[in-house]
Amino acid sequence: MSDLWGLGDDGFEEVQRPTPLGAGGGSAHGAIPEALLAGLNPPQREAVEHRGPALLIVAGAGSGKTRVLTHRVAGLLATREAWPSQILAITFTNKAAAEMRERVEQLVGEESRGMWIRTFHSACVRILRREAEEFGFKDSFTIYDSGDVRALLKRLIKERGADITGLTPGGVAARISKAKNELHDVDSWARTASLDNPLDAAFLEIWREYDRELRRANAFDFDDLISQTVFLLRAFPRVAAQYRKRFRHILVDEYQDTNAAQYALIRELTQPVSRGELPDLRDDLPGASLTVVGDSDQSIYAFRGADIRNITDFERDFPGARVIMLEQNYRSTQNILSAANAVIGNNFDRRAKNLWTDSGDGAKIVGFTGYSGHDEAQFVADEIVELTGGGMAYSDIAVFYRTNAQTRALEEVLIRTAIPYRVIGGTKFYERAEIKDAMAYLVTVANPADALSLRRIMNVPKRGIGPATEAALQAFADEHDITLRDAMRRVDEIALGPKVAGAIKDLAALLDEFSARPDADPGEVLRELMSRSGYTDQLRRSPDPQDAARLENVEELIAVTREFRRQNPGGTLIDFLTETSLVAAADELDDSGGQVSLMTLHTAKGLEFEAVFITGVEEDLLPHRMSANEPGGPAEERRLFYVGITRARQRLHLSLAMTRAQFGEVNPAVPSRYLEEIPADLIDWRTPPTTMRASAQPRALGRWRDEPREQFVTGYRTPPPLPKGPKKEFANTITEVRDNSGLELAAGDRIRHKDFGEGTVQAVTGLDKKRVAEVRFDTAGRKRLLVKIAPIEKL
DNA sequence: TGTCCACCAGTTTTT
DNA sequence: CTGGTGGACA
Repeated sequence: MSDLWGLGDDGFEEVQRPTPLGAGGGSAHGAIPEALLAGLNPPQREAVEHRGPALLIVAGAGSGKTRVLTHRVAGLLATREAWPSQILAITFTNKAAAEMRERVEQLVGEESRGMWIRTFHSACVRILRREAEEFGFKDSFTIYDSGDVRALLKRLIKERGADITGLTPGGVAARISKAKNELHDVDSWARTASLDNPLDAAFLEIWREYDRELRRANAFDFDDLISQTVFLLRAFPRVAAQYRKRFRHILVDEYQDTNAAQYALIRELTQPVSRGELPDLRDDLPGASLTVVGDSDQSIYAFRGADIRNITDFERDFPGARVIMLEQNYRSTQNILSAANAVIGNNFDRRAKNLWTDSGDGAKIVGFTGYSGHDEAQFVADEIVELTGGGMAYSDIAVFYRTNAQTRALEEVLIRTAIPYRVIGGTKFYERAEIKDAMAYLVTVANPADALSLRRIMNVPKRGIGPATEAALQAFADEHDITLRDAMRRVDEIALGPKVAGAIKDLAALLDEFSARPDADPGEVLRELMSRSGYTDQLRRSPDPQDAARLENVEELIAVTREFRRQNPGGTLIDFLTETSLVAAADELDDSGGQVSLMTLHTAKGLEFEAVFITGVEEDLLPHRMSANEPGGPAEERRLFYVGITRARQRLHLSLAMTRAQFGEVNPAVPSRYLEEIPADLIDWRTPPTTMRASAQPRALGRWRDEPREQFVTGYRTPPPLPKGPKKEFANTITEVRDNSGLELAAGDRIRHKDFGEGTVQAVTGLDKKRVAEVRFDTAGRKRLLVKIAPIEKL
């Protein structure tokens, strides 16, 4: 997908070509080739063939919506109803966009070039860059991620002493984000707020200052990308008319996740264009035809402003809309679907929908209750060994959890068991300090107005430019109404020591040198910046072994920029920065690499796996404690569980623990209310949740204590005895210095394991650091152990 | 200015 | 248990 970012060749000029047909044409075009319709079921086929102003495809999980969407686009192209450049397809992730483009290309080949298949954010960036000059921005603007936003807010809050009022960067960021997603700006919000409230007044002031800083830095935050595009289209009718005329067919994926700003964007783009709005337009043009695909049962982003009413009210919003339901599922077994249907059926207030499949019941859902999170993780690892032993690939297996904190126990056990895995999302590469430093250098070069990035690198590596010096520079900048960067160039006019002044001048000269070459190869720019700034040297000289790893990361980033340039010949620094700002967790997932995928339930949406583990199915985790107070919280959490269940094709595992460790404290855990909602006969409990923990019963869950459901009684078996020996030290077992690489092991050897007790080695495979022992323990069963780090001794 | 240490608070999901 | 912050000292 080399043109994912649409560098060049976006076919905008094709607007000038004759328009094949307006939207809602209907019959004048040729028939859709049978090849594009073959193999579709009746509603799918109708969804591909229907023509009209608006179409809502209610696509249940696994009902083939991507197929429908891509065939629909291919149909528009194949019949010449639309030029590629007249199609705008919007997704939420780059991965979804890439997949769609690829599949359309497979269907119609080169024909598909020039389509806009992009995420909301990248489409908006595209429009904003193109029109930047029009409304007073420079097209070199950069994008602040949530870390940048927090850093900036932190400074602003502190500067005004607003921290004592209780305003936190996180809280303010969330409020601003929410407001922007509802298309408020500072002034419109101020009108609705009661400014008698000192907290609101302080918030408003911070927000105003924050926006001003962004403007000065020539930067947008994430929410601005959408809302500013909407404002742009509203404020400049001629610009709006251009895009309305250009995009004749607009398709939106995951429509249930759109927020108010995104909805407004769609509305703007689907307005008709009247004669006279554009000089070369001879006739009135109807609004673009709109196709949206979504499933309100999979709406899990309300916390981010997604408004489920956008999809439930679609028919009212777009008169003449057609609604098509896709309910046949091609992904999962009937057992999995029955569980999913039963769970989601507890959400009232939804359009009834019933997923079904004709592919058979499949295996039962496997349930497990562990003593602790580690015990649960061990179950996951054991099952994975079992599954892969039966021929399943690691990459066909995924483990889901509600919160990122849950990965620790899982990772620890997976490492110990030598199961290759990958954490999707989580602590990301781009969040590491050294990567942020390196990126800040690039941002500073690309966007000299950005003071935030400049501040970050000003004294990294150490140049003797401390807070006092920085403040002096800033004061000079404010006084002369210039940027911080300009102030650095005029350092001679500021009374500073000669050493400091020299350091500042050197840095400014280095940055300016590259700023002057915006089209240079980003990889080269980064390599030179890192070496000439002394950044790499500083890491290389450091005695701290961690710095060696940091150096590697910086080199990895250089490799990434090189790869970017290779994929996008001529791609500029700004292009690279835009790409990296807009990557989402799910984008990291490339199907290559035989690894188990670990991710949050949110990240899992839109993906599918042969075998799925949903862990931590407990109260306070799923549903999460924080959701309890929010309106619609429990229902949204239920949808989240539903999304998780429906990711599984063949095998589904639900697990929980009786105790959960958080902050080093161990707390009792209670089975999730959602477990009760799954019919008992669908689950095969290896170890059922017990009702023995009277102390752990929360008030709201009387049922678990008072009238335990049959499923837990019939499935009941005595849990295995706790491993003996000294109390468990799970935490940090991995980082503990242990190196068994010298240990000779062979089949038949007897060993003792810290947790599992004594056992017999069955086989040893792998080499050196990757040596894996398969051991049959006397009480704990069969386990795989990574010899190098296993807490074992030979007997 | 830089470094070290002790204390503190905050912990959901993320385009 | 983590990361961030602020103070004390070199």
